[in-house]
Amino acid sequence: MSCKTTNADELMKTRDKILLSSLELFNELGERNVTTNHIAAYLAISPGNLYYHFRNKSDIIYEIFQEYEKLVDFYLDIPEDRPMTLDDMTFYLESVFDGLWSYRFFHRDLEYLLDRDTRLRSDYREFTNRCLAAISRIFEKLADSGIIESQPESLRGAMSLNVWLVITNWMAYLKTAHAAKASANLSLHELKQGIYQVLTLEIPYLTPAYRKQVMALREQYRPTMPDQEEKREASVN
Amino acid sequence: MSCKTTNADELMKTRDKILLSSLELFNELGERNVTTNHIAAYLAISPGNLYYHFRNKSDIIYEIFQEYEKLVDFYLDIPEDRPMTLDDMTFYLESVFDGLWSYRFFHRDLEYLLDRDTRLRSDYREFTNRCLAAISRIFEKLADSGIIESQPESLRGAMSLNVWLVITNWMAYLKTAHAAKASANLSLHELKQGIYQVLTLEIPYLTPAYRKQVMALREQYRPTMPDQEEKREASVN
DNA sequence: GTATTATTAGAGTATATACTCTAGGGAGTC
DNA sequence: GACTCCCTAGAGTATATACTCTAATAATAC
Repeated sequence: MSCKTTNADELMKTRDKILLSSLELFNELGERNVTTNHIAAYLAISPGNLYYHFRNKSDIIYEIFQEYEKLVDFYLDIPEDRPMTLDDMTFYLESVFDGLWSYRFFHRDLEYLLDRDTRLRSDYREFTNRCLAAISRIFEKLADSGIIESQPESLRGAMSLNVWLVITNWMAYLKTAHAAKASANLSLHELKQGIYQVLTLEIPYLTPAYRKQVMALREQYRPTMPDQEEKREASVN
Repeated sequence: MSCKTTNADELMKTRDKILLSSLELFNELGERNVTTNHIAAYLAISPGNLYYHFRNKSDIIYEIFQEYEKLVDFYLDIPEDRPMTLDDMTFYLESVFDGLWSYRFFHRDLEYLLDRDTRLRSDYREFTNRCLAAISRIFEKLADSGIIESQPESLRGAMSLNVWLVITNWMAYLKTAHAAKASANLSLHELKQGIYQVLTLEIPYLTPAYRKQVMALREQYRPTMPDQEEKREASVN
């Protein structure tokens, strides 16, 4: 396994290199399959050095989570001084899936991680609630802009939760059910087909004025057939 | 940890006792936290005895999966000789969540399990596809019965996938985001609030003739507030 | 320069985990 | 009684894993 892309940076502090490499390895192999000794070996540093910077593996994971949290909170900041556009919605969807991709190890072993770290459990709980509130607020503002029909608060809550469930489970679906090949080979492009699924949830609520536009947007994320996918990737690479 | 409920049965063969206790322990503690030595100790048999009956831990998991698969396939058998009723739909929802509950360890560590056992990977893949086809067929028959509006095949496919994502991720949501307490304490009752979420997906497609009935059904699964939940459980136990 | 502090190496450890191996008990059959 | 076959015990093992400890080196302050 090479570390050309990110760790060659000799200017980076050891502590940051540990965080970065841990994230890379976790994403690629799953947290469960990555030991602290692996991380040290990957960085060509000693285990002692790693443990000088972090008390234990949980602390590494916790800090990576905090980065993730910060990123998503940044993405999901909703401007309250202007109406919401379709472009805003697209940005939110793209950003959330980007975040999911960058920290994809996290949702994979979520339950285990939360069982082992109570800080993480309560932080994640609040994080989820913030995300749900943001999704709900987005629906509200989309209704204000006449993109979707307005819905009562109770329905909006349940809808937001469904959106959250689809978003956070889409990756697992791809890795377990969709791909015949081993779960390692998964592209950001495939992940973003989750946007197609999220927009599917919105279809019945679209206003006549915007229906066509949103349906066209959705079409851009339509899942490609596996063989088409290979061709596409071949032409890109 | 006691094993009164199921393992006291002295008539049961060791092999079956291993499967049953493994399932219990996996569900309660997570597959990751249960070793073969634990299982043997729990049953008060020797590790050698356990390995006489099963070549390895993967084989135990694989057989448990096959039970799960059989159960769900049985539940999701769709009668083609008569129209579908609302009671049928309720039965499917209840059954699927019952199955999910009985084998709840499985979805928790799914990715890891599939990475370690290629048989399981391909079997699970087919299992998912059968479930998706069944969900889609259920939608189709519900439309035939005038319970929901008929939809084009492509939309039905995407809707079915969303239903699947909500169903399979509901448990993880409860364990990670909803419950403040440790994930162990989770009731079948709470799990079935997932039905509320699934029915939320159907709302926009309900026909005027059935809307009221389905909305009333949905209301029966409305999540209770945490404090109400505690009271309810206290009065039950 | 010297004292102090921050960083690193690397051998080492306690514990756990999946699994093996050998020996033998018990029940039925002839 | 001897033979066979199924089942079981339990000690044991190779490997892994998270983490520690000591000593040494680099960086910084004075």
